[in-house]
Amino acid sequence: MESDQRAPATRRRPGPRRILSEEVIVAAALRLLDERGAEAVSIRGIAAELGVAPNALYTYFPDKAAVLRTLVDRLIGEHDAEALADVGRPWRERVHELALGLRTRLLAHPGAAALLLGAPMDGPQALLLGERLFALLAEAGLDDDVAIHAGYVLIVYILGAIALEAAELDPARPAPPEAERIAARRAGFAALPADRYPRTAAGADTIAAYIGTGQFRWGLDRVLDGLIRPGPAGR
Amino acid sequence: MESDQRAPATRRRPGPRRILSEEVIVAAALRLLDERGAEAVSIRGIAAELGVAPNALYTYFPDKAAVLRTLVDRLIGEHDAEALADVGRPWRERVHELALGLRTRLLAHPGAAALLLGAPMDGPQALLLGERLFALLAEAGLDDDVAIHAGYVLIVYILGAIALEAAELDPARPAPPEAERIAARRAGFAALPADRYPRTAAGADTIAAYIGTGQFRWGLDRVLDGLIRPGPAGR
DNA sequence: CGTACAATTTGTACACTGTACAGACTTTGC
DNA sequence: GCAAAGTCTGTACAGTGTACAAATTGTACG
Repeated sequence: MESDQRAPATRRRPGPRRILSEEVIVAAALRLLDERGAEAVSIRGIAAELGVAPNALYTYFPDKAAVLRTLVDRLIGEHDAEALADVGRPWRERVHELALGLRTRLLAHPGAAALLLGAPMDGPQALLLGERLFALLAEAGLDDDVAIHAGYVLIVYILGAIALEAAELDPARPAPPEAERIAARRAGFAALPADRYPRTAAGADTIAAYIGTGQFRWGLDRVLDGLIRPGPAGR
Repeated sequence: MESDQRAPATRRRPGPRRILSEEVIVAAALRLLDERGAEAVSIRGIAAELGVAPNALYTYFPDKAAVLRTLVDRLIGEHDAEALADVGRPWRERVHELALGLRTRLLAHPGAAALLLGAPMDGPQALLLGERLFALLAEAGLDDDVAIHAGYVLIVYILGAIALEAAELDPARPAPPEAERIAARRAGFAALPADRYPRTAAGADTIAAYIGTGQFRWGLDRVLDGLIRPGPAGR
């Protein structure tokens, strides 16, 4: 669950040279992730980036996995909290902002998505994001308990979309422009044997566009429609 | 896209000893995955399981990643195709069967989920699953194009749910019973500082139950509600 | 029937990985 | 000034994926 409590008691003494810190390490890892891809994010790589022996990192993190968890949580946390809490704007718009922001941020670092999906989302920033989402849904008129269930569905949708898109990104290289990715997908799907995959081949154009914010927003609205029943009177 | 075409032309000559095959390798990998966890699924591990030098596998697969992709695709393909196509049963029931089946199968092999999420779902079995899903949605009354968009949303939901659940499974050990996992989660969430995460702490019981088929089915129905608008007259 | 071929498996090797252990160093509190 | 505690380094080990060349073996053809 690791809520970040490290201030009280036993204040960490500066010790000797102290050239490292949790923040510096995570920053170096992120730099490496963006510049040389997910495979380059190794303990030894980070250490080299910092000009330090590999073992030095083990003073701040128990594991390589811990470094990655912290990195992902930090990425999750980079959202505009005030905009999301601004009650002047309609809740649906703010849910879109939360969902699209998370998706954009994670896809901007190819490889980060894979890390996100491999570890539970229980870092402090992830929990805060959950809080905001629950609050938004309560604002939309859902009872507290239902809001939490609905939050699950939304998180699952967002997570799944990121997974699906990130899966075909080469984590070693920055993402190519969306149009290019869509064209590549269209070619691939259209080339499928039509006797075995009739609907997939026929709908190649549509499936090719699975990638991208358009499809993501459409699905998000459908999911919201299902969660917030507007009553028989529509809208 | 790798549609499996290997029958025609240039029939692979038996060559010399020929003790390996694609199938045998994947089977060994799956055995290893189940018995010793995801980390044990290494080229060298599989080779040892088969009593063979590590390099021998490279005759059948170009990569370790290719082995894993094939393994996951095979797991995806283990569904009851006839039951899904049986037009006598209501489509919604069959969508549930497809979704729950996929979830159950993948969560039964902890660690397989992580593999699924790391690679694009474009194996032959994955494509077949898509076909079946599109057909079901068309049966539900959606136009072909809309059915494909809706299929995206469903796949994303299923994928996301698997990701969320698999993330907190220890891939090195078989999954503990659901009740036990829920209890552990409840304790974790309830222990959160209530000033920072008020809704999360207050709803600990509800969030703890994020795990499990109950929540999954509920969300699946909400998503379907949003996709298949029943018209103002309901149901 | 013998021989050349081609495919499969092995041996060896390299450049990596995460991380455990022991020691060296430096700053701080007394 | 001294002891202590914490940070960083050196060295080492058990792994990993996979490239290259050689050895083995069954098959097809002369």
